[in-house]
Amino acid sequence: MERNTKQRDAIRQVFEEIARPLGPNEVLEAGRTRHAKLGIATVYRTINSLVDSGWLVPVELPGEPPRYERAGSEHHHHFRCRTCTRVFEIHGCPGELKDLAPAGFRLESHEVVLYGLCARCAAD
Amino acid sequence: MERNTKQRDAIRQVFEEIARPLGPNEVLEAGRTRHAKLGIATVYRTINSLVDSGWLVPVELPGEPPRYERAGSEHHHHFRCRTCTRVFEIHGCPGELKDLAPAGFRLESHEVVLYGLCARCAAD
DNA sequence: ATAGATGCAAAGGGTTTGCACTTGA
DNA sequence: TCAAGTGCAAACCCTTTGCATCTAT
Repeated sequence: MERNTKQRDAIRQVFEEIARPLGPNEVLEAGRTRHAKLGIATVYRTINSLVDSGWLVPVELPGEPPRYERAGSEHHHHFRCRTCTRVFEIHGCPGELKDLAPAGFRLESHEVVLYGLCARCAAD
Repeated sequence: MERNTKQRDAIRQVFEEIARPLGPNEVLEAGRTRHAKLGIATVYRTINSLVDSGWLVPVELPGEPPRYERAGSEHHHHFRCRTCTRVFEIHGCPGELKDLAPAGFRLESHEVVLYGLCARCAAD
């Protein structure tokens, strides 16, 4: 990320304006409204360098390719809408997970993913 | 799954004897101790048909290819050892997740994944 | 001017599929 | 016997990489 190119500006803008985890293809499509010649390889390369620099963090959900979101929010989890497949950040955390680990196991971290309908899809 | 072949017997035995979620490659290696000529395509085909028939269920963890485990256990979650990468079934469930979904969202299901060290790796 | 960035197309890794051969019933 | 099942290799999909070209500085 040494130079400021139009492609990188477009990609950063996408993440700033669409405040939820995005996959490479979503970034490509949204980015093309800002810079029509954006290519998928540049999207991947830019996402990877934004992750390396700490500006993005990967959001991995079970059974799906990674999405990415802006770094900086505190510990949180995600909600995936099974209708529109969009993913949203949720706040709060169940806590109290230590009891679930078997005896002798050392618990270090956890993931929680909620599934259902987002407000828009639930409104139908 | 209409015929009983040596390959399918070997694969079913692997799942019956190793009681934790297994990926296709683990199944291939363990299966070859029972039937040396087992091929990876057969492992994939057999796993898929065992899933279709309800004998196996996929276990998807964030950022990893699917593993499979025998169907039939009640609602549960998984623990992944970050040292040996093996995955274990855990019992219990945090419950009380409804409050985490944003207003207007409809919660239908959830996943919880714990990470840390299994008993064997924690014993070092 | 020139090293970094881009776009295309080819290469990679894991999974699936086409096809000729093998095998269970 | 003979259709279902297998193994191999090619095809696939998504992601990464090589290379010639372009561009920010």
